[in-house]
Amino acid sequence: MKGEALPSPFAEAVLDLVARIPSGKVMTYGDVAGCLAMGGPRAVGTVMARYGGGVPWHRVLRAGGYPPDGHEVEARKRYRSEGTPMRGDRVDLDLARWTPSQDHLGSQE
DNA sequence: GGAATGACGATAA
DNA sequence: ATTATCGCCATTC
Repeated sequence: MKGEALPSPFAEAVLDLVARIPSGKVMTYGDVAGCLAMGGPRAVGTVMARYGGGVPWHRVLRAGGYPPDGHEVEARKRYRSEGTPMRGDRVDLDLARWTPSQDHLGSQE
């Protein structure tokens, strides 16, 4: 049975979404909240800080393309490893931003 | 039930 | 560019 700690529904939704972000792609806190159509960037960050340890947290960054505070060094190594499109010290959101809907789409539109 | 918190976002100076 | 302030929202005390 499930004896796991059961986080709030909102936390589950956030973790579930972040867990399926493909390698080399990223989402901002605001995008996650918008995609879930609930909460806000602040609430998403709160969840990530509490339960983000089980998901690719480095694929969630701030609006400007900067990784979460205090984890910049750790995240940067992963971006380089996953080939995340970067623009200097920050991730290029124009190329790396991802949304679940485009997952099955081609690169055309 | 209410106040405080936090891996945010945008704007002002 | 950097620092400060306000608004937003779910979780926690």
